[in-house]
Amino acid sequence: MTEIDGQVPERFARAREAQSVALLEDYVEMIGDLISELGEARVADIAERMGVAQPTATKAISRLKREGLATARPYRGVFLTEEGADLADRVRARHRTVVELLVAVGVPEEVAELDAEGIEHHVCDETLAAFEAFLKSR
Amino acid sequence: MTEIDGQVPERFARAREAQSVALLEDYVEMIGDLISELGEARVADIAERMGVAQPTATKAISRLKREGLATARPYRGVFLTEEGADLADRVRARHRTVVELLVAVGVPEEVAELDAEGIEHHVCDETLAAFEAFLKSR
DNA sequence: CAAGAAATATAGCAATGGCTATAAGTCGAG
DNA sequence: CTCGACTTATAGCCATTGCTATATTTCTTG
Ligand SMILES: [Mn+2]
Ligand SMILES: [Mn+2]
Ligand SMILES: [Mn+2]
Ligand SMILES: [Mn+2]
Repeated sequence: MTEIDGQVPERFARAREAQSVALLEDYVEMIGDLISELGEARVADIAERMGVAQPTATKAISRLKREGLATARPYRGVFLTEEGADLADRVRARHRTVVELLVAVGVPEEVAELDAEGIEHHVCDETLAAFEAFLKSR
Repeated sequence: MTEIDGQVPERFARAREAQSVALLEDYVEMIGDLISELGEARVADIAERMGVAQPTATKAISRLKREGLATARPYRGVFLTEEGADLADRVRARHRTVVELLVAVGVPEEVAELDAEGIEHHVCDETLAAFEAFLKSR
């Protein structure tokens, strides 16, 4: 009990915090992808790729704007701020590393891709560094 | 685009589903722990260990009851159904495996414990099996 | 260039998971 | 046995993230 009080609640709090950021991370990464692929990110495309209804995407974009990660011209497109673009790049790189790590320990490619979508948001910088070191040293 | 449409939305939907189950998993695992350690699981202890306010724990317990994972005698304790106890056991084992896997690839013990709390919920059976195989074959 | 079609925004609902404040039940000390 | 302290339940608030229905804007086409 002595070692539990404080540590376990802290652990759960960290997981909750990671979760609240996860949605932002997935949206900025995907908006970045759309801009790269199509030259712009339209709400309809964002919603389709996220697998949600269009108003749900619009609402998420509002949060991105509020948090300084994106801007939008009504009835036009969505754009990433510098901060948003930086985050997108980091998230994309982390996603790849997580998939590679999973594959490296024997997870089938397609399964790794599925699980990584959730796992990635809970991989802290230190863990990410360990993953990269492990991948290099094989 | 051809390979993206359908696959990516599916991936995000899976991560969302995993997330909606995560809270249930953490509660049943922890209630099982409390019953083992203290002989009973009281709302106050559950709330303290989860790091949330007591009414938040009470509300979560309502959901556990609704989903058939727990029962409760008002003003007494919380108990796991057979289904809840089974889930708790599986979740506890998976948690340990995830921590071990992280440590095995070079993540420091304490960091592994922190990240595992979130990661575990996104590790599917197939990935878990791969983790176990990797750990055995070292 | 005017409809009509398509895209986007807005309104409003529900469930979830936080919180504080307070009511109600339990239990132990005197 | 009762009363005060502790525990638990309940009420009611807020934010988030889904949804459908509908209004509004933009775009395209005849
Ligand atoms: Mn993701
Ligand atoms: Mn991702
Ligand atoms: Mn967990
Ligand atoms: Mn756990």
